[in-house]
Amino acid sequence: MSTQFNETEQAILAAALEEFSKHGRQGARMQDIADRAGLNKALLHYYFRSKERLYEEVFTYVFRHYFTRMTTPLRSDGSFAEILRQFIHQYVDLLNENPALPMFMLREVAEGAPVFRRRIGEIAATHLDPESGDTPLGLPNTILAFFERGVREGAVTQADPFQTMISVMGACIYFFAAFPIFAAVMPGLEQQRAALTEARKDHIFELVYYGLKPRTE
Amino acid sequence: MSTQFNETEQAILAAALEEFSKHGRQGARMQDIADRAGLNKALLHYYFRSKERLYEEVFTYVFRHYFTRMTTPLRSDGSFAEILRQFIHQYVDLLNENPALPMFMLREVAEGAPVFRRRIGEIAATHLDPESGDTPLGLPNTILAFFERGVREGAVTQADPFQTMISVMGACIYFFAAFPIFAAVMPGLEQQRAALTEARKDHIFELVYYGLKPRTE
DNA sequence: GTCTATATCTCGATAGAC
DNA sequence: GTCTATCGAGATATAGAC
Repeated sequence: MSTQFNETEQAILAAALEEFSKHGRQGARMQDIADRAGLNKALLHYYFRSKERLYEEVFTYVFRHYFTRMTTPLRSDGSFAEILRQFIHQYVDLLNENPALPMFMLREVAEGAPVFRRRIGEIAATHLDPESGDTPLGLPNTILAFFERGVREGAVTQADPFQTMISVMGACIYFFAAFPIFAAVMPGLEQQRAALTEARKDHIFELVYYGLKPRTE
Repeated sequence: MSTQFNETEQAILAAALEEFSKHGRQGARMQDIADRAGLNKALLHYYFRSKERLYEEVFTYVFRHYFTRMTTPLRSDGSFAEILRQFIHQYVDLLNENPALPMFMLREVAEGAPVFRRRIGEIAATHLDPESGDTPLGLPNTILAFFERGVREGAVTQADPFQTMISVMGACIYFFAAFPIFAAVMPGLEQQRAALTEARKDHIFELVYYGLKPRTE
């Protein structure tokens, strides 16, 4: 986790992320979080006061981590196609390493993103990007600017950059969000998971690259 | 809702779908469901015995409705491209009319799809498709067969049909799942929602159609 | 800082009148 | 079938010893 938390706090935050992701903000149990962290239930309240505040700390961490890591490829040098490829690879890797992440964020959105809205100013203020001065909240604009650049350079059709952004992210996320339900209906799919995850990167890149390529007809 | 439920039961199921989607299986409150349905809390137990059984009834309904409606375009006549277009249009419309649907399903998946696994046999047994004899559970295979047909006919590259299915569905769903959080960071987006939803259909179709088109190079 | 024991409270579920 | 009132389980949160 972040450096501003000591070892015990980090253990609690990691355990809480797992439980909140699996069972939701209300469904998660403080006892289960404590068990997973190998600590006593009372310590959770000692360090984070309440379940609600613990959730907010987890959310803040996840939000920073998730969005900060996504922007990295977009700031590197290279052609439009190369950066697009890196962005997709990075994003799929990120989701693959942290399968709990997308569901955690989606749950927050489903509830109307109350914590996101409440803490959004604080997050923006405390997490300025060292290089550009951008905040993680600039992420949508960063991605949009990237696809706008593609249009300017003629690497991409005139497709709406916002639509493109949603399509790319959705194609990456949905694989991890929906895999369990497909695996339940399609025997043998579970065993292919690793191979499918790896193949997914190039599949999405090619779909988007050729799908957005300027057409002559 | 379905015809097997009377008016009161339908009101309860509709209200429960909203609350379960927003707050999850544990987070939803029987009191809130009753309030939303304009009924007394005790009636929920009179009709559905327990919260868990109510959830299962909602899930069964949602699953049937969701997946049945998605398969319709795939059974119609027409070229590969035309059916693809219809499938995407139908799917976006479905999600747009029932924004609670995808989140309800995604939450179930996040918890390991326990009810899905438990009731899958019963659902299949009681909901055979009248024409083909197919069950809704055949949906993944139906979509896969559709993209395999595209490969056979030469309308599509050799791309893995499973990957394609995930990409198309993800591009459709993510727009609705993530819109609130983008709207919170991008001023003015909320007002464009209807226009973006309508434009989304052709955007996805073109991305997939050209992204999968056989390439000469 | 860490634990055990306990207080407080929310919420699902039921009893019973109408 | 529909309601009010209430019980009881289980969870959050706290008190207080060490």
